Amino acid sequence: MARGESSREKILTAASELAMSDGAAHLSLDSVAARAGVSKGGLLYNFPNKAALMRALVERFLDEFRAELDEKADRLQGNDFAARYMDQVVRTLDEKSPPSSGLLAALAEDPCLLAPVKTFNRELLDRMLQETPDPGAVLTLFLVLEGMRAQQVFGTAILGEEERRLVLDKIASMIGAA
Amino acid sequence: MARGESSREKILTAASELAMSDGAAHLSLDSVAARAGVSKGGLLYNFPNKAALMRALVERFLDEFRAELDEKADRLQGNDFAARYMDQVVRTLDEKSPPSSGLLAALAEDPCLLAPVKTFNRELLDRMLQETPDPGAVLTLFLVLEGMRAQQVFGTAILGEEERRLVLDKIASMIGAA
DNA sequence: TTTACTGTACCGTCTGGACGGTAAAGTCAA
DNA sequence: TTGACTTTACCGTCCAGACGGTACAGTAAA
Repeated sequence: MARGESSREKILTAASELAMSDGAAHLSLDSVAARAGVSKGGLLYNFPNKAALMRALVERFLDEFRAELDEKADRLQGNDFAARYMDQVVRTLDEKSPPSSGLLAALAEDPCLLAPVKTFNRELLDRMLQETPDPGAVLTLFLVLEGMRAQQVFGTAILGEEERRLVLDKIASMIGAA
Repeated sequence: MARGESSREKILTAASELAMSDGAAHLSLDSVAARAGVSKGGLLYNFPNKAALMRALVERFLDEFRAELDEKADRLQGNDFAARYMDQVVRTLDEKSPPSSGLLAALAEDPCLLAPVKTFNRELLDRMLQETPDPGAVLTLFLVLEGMRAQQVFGTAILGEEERRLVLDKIASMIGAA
C-alpha cells in the first residue's frame, strides 16, 4: 500500500521530469517506466493508459496546490488570500522538479486536459477579486505569477534573484497598500 | 518562387495550428503536410527534417516579433521602448492563430529550441531596464505580458475583456508615470 | 488468498525520413 | 527561336523502428 502510493508518485514525477528534459513529444510509456524504476506492466497497472497518466499529472498538480494553500490558511490566519497565493506560487518555483512541468506533458498530449486548471485559476482569481479593494493589483499579481511559472515551465526563465525579489516586493506592496 | 515562399509559410502556420488544436505531441509531418495542403515530400523539401521545421517555427516567431517592433519604432518615434513592446504583445494576443503557438510545438520537440527566445527576451528586458527610472515597473510589465501570452498558449486564458484592459491600463500608467 | 506488482512476448499502427520520380520554369549556346 | 540542359518545387511510395496497448505467467509480501 505504502509502496503502491510511492510507485504512483514515482511514475508521476518521472513523467514530469522527462517532459522537462527530453521534450513532451518524446514522452513514451517505456521511457517513463524506465525512469521511475518500474516495469511497463507496472506502469499500466497504476495507469491503464497514457491519457489516464496525463490526467493524473494535472490532478496531482491541482491537488498539491490546493492542499498547500489550505495548509497555509491554518497556519497564518491573518494573511489574506492573495498573499497566501503569492507565497505558494513562489515556493513551487524554487523546487528543482516542479509538478508544474507535468502540465506541459498534459498540454502536449491533449490541450483539453488543462481545462481543470483553467476553472481552478478562475475560481482562485474570483476569490482574490472579492476580497480586494484594488482589482487591478490582484490581476497584476495573478499575471506576474503566471508569467513566472510560464518562464520556468518553458525553460526561459531570465530573471536574476534580485530582480525577482524586486517584482515580488512591488506587487506585494500593491496588494498590501490597497 | 512567390509560390515557394507561400508554401513555407503555409507549412509553418499549419504546424502552429495543429500544435494548438491536437496537442504538440501528435504533431507529425504527415498531419502538418496534409493541413498545409502539401505532400509530405513537399514538406521535406522545404524543411529537411522535423527539427528544422521546429527551428523555423521559433525563428519565424522571433523574426516577426522583431520586424513589427522595428516597424513600430519608425511610425511612433515619441514612444519609449517598453510601450512599444507592450503594444506589440497585446496585438499578437488577439490574432486567431498566433505564431506563439509554434513555440509550444518546438518546446515539446526539444526544450533547447527555446534558447534563442530566452536570449531574445533577456536583451529586450535589458533594453527596457536601461531606459527606465523604475525597474520594478518594467519587470512587472514584462512578467504580466509573459503571463498573458502563456495563458493563451496554454489555452487557459480566463481574463475578460474589461479585466485585461484594467491590468494593461495599470501597468501602462506604471511605466508612464515613472 | 489477495494485492501489487515484474517480465516477457507480442500486435497493429503510426512516424520520421530516405528515395526516385516529375512537371514546370529558367538559362543559354547555336 | 529552338533545342539541350539545369534548377526548383514539389509528389508518392516505401521501410525500419518506435509507440501504445494487450495478454499472461510468475512472485513476494501481507
